Amino acid sequence: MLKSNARDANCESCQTSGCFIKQHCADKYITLLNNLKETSTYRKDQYIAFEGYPVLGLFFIQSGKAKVVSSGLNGKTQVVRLTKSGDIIGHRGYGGEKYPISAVAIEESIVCFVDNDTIHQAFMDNPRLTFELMMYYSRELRKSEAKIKNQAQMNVREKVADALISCNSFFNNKNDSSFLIQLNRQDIADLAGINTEQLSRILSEFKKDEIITISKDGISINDLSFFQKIVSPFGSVE
Amino acid sequence: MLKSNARDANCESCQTSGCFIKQHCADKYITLLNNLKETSTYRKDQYIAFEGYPVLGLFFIQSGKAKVVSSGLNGKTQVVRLTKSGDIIGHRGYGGEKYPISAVAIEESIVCFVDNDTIHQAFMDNPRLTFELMMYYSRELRKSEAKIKNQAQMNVREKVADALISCNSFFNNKNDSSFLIQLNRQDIADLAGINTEQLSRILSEFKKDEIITISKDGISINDLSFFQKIVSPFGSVE
DNA sequence: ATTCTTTTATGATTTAAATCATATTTATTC
DNA sequence: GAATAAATATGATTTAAATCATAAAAGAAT
Repeated sequence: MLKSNARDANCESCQTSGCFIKQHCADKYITLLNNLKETSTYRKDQYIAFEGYPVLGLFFIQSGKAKVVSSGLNGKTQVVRLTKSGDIIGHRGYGGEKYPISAVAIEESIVCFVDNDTIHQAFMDNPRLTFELMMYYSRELRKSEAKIKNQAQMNVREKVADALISCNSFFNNKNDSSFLIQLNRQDIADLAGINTEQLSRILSEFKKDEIITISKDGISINDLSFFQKIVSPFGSVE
Repeated sequence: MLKSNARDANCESCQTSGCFIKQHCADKYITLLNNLKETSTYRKDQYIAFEGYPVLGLFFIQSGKAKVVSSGLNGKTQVVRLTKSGDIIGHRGYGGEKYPISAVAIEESIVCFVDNDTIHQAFMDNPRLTFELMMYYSRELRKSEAKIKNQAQMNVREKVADALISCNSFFNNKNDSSFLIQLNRQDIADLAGINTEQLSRILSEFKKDEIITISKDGISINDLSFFQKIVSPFGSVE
């Protein structure tokens, strides 16, 4: 596992609002985990978890953002999902022996690692933690199953619209119109499940219609509802 | 929710080995849930859960098999996964308000239903149940994320091979070579994420090469390793 | 600034897969 | 059993998307 300068952030003073440990463990447990966890900082494009490597524990993203990628046969890469502060990486492998996916930081990120034995004990002693994590996986599974359908049925234009909606809800936490997508074309294409040439074409089309603005700093979405109409013209079920 | 003749199977005498409730709840809880659950029998092609309908609780498959399907825009259907005895349906919707998917029996099936409040209480009182369910969702999520990549990157031949491998591990529990796939071409195509014409073509090709045998009773797989080579020529990570 | 490199965009061509059309097989009904 | 309907298979054609090729733009290095 590639790690850069290890940090020893303190759980008690940690301000990551979405942290499952902090939210759902007893205080004395947080103190305990604080000593057992390892906190590391990853620079952009550094690997947090590596596909095919043994699963040693669970990663909690304290701050920053990462992409979860899965490599295909012919050198292709699929961005399976995007993760950020409060999200968890690596648990899919739990029970299995090796990570089926890799996780790569897309900006400088601080990540806490808790080894298998410790997290297992934490689950046993903190039912609320287990419950919330179960709900988390349940939600992720919903999203994942929706994406299976999208990959199977959508055309490239719909896939791009869907990927941009995902980017919006991921990057645009303040819900302002001037946020920028911090991914390059290759990553957006891998997220949409298409190639970069097709992505460029579709983006140019959206740009011409002024649905998005492309500057050298990135892409910003002007009209999100336009994309929502593309992916579910009759309104969503959810 | 469409239900046929309600049955009142008894948890104490139930022989479903994979049942999460039976395996991971305290005995007194099993007695309690036995009274609160509703057990129904669904005939082939009957709906167990219906996409877009409110989530009222959780379905546990006691016996039988079901397909979990998601409907697309243009009348297309995606078979998201296959479920059988011991599996759970409906929990993706928990937290959300409506089922994002439907579940349809593919053979006569007995299904136990536990309402939201009851199952929530069961989670609170049986940490082991919650933990095992978390692990279950974690495994399902792994499979689901693998399928996202497959849908995005595989060609039709690979998709068919992948679907047949799934069918084998789903239907062929005794690991004999003479098992039959109990799905029609439309369902296999929806599982593979392709259309029936393409499926027929690929199946004919496999039949010609004697990888599979097609009779009027169904499809049987003669050489599973052939398919495994197609989907991961260099051996799997798992 | 100028060159070199990388990223992004776009046009031309090829290819795989969907669609359309029809035939064949299997199942159902009378 | 024959007749009808449904499911499956296969050929012909169209279409969407991938690939190939090249250009334009942006960033880095000198």
